[in-house]
Amino acid sequence: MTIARKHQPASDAGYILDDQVGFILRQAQQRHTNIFASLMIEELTPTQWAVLAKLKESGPCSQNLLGRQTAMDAATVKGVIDRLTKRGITATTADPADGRRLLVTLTPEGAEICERAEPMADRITAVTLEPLTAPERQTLVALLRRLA
Amino acid sequence: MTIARKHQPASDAGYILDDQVGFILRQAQQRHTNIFASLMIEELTPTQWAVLAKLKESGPCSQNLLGRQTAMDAATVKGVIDRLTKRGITATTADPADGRRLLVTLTPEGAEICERAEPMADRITAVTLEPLTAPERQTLVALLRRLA
DNA sequence: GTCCGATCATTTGTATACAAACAATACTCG
DNA sequence: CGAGTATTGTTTGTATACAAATGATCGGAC
Repeated sequence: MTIARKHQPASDAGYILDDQVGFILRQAQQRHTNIFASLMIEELTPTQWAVLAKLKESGPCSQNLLGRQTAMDAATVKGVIDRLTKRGITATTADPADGRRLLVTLTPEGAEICERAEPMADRITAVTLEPLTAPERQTLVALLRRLA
Repeated sequence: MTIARKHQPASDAGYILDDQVGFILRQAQQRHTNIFASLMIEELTPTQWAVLAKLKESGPCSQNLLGRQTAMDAATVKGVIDRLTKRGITATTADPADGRRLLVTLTPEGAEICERAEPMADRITAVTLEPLTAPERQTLVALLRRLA
């Protein structure tokens, strides 16, 4: 597969950045982030929405576990929760059963925002996949999931 | 397609974070970034390598154009070039033909690093796509490209 | 030849991301 | 019980990412 190649500009083009999965992956995500920012309410970012969606889906949660469920580093999730809490969307309380844990919950305002955000989240997914046909969408998601 | 509330199974499960393209996309990229960091030489990051690969591919370039060719914001590319230049991998000179432009070039050390990095970059792409069969890889890249 | 819009680079501010080091707490096993 | 280990949360530092504002320069229209 790997062809050792020196300076031969003619036929074998060597490493072409635009053909590499990583590069294409980054651009696909950039497009998704743009779509997200243009459609989501309350200036919620993709990661912030991931936290809210997971809290709504699974209920209150320790900060670290929440990070694991939303594919975030412990340091990253702390920043996200800090910002959401400062805005009154989430709240944190010490876990009485475990002195290390910080229980993260949705505030009533957070729950209300969640309700309004969910239709937008559906639409963001739809717009992101819009360039593809229905079967192509299923294929892409299935293949992507095997890379995740 | 405007409303994605069509063919749901009997139980309306609502919004499931783990089924959304954006979330899966982010995780796929995280995995790729991990693979990249573990295999690449000289502590080069994916974006830094993108700049080097493009400079090698197309030759010296203005900073903004380089950003466009590597899918980076002007502010982002400035940071990347600043760090590469501080390490002696790239160099910048004022464009004599256009007082606004900053010409970015590979230094000899940068070119040498580039040579050594390219096989690793190939390997990173291979390892990233390893979970898929050859036809699946082509399909994924083709579909992803239509989302980029 | 000048003015005006476009381009280029920079700066500031916010938000992920993650490594690494740390303190506090929980747990397990001897 | 007690020691060692694991987990949780925090902090620091580095590196993308991008919006928005700014100043410098270029190009074209007139």
